[in-house]
Amino acid sequence: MGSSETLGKLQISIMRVLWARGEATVNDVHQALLESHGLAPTTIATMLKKMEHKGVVSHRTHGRKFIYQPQVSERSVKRSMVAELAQRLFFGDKAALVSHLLDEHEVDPDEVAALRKQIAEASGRKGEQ
Amino acid sequence: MGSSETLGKLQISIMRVLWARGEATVNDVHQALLESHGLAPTTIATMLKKMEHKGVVSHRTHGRKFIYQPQVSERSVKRSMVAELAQRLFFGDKAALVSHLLDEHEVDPDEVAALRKQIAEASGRKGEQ
DNA sequence: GCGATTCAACTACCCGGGTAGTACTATCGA
DNA sequence: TCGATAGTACTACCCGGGTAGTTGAATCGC
Repeated sequence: MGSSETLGKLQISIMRVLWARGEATVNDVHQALLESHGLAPTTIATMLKKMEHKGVVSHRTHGRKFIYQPQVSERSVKRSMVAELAQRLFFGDKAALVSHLLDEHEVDPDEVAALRKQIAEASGRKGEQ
Repeated sequence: MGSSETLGKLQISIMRVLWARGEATVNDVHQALLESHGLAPTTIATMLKKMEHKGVVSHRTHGRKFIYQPQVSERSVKRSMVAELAQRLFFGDKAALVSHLLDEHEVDPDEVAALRKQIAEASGRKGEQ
């Protein structure tokens, strides 16, 4: 846990495919990332194996092909990685991280507010149905 | 560059010593981190060498000892690393990162506001003198 | 002057992300 | 049936963070 949910660049790209589809074969992932990454199929396969060993995905067999599923949620990964960075840079003080974003990255509070509202409404709608 | 200003855990600890003192020998850094890290002196030396190769510190010689200096500011490192994470997790959308912090890490906006005010006042005082 | 101490240099690991070639096998199509 | 294809398994790199032992040289203290 914790640091084990920290994912590399490629790992996140792969997870995004898995999160979007629920499950996918090596080939599915490879196809999905072909345009943007242009990697060999074996690279995806190797990475998925490493990720399974790490516990962030799992697979079942269908015929002789592997169908991978995420074992960690996007939310959880985001939380872990953001917490990790806050730890590294701000001794775990997340308010300091927000302050840094506002002051040093010119993040517009109005934009944040709009985004949050949008998210709240979306999850509200989801909760109602 | 950009990613080259991304520092590991130990590297940040070392940088903090350098940032605080302006410059320091291997031994200074080792002493400073002894309590918290308890590492061998050669570990610090090796790391500093790697960091110099990476361009984040430099050294000059004094007698036969090396005096290291930071070559990147804390501000710059924070900016790089935060931007990197925003890139990885939110496609570079920093407002989304802030939104995530507020909603998923229970960051208190009042606390952030207080912190920012404090920082603004501190830098104001510094600017005046 | 000489032994003890203090440096840096060099070398050597481990680990994990990232990348991929090759080998082997099951299965599909003609 | 048999060759092509599709899949996984295995193996092998590179790189950089992290950790440290050993070695060789300069210098300090007696």
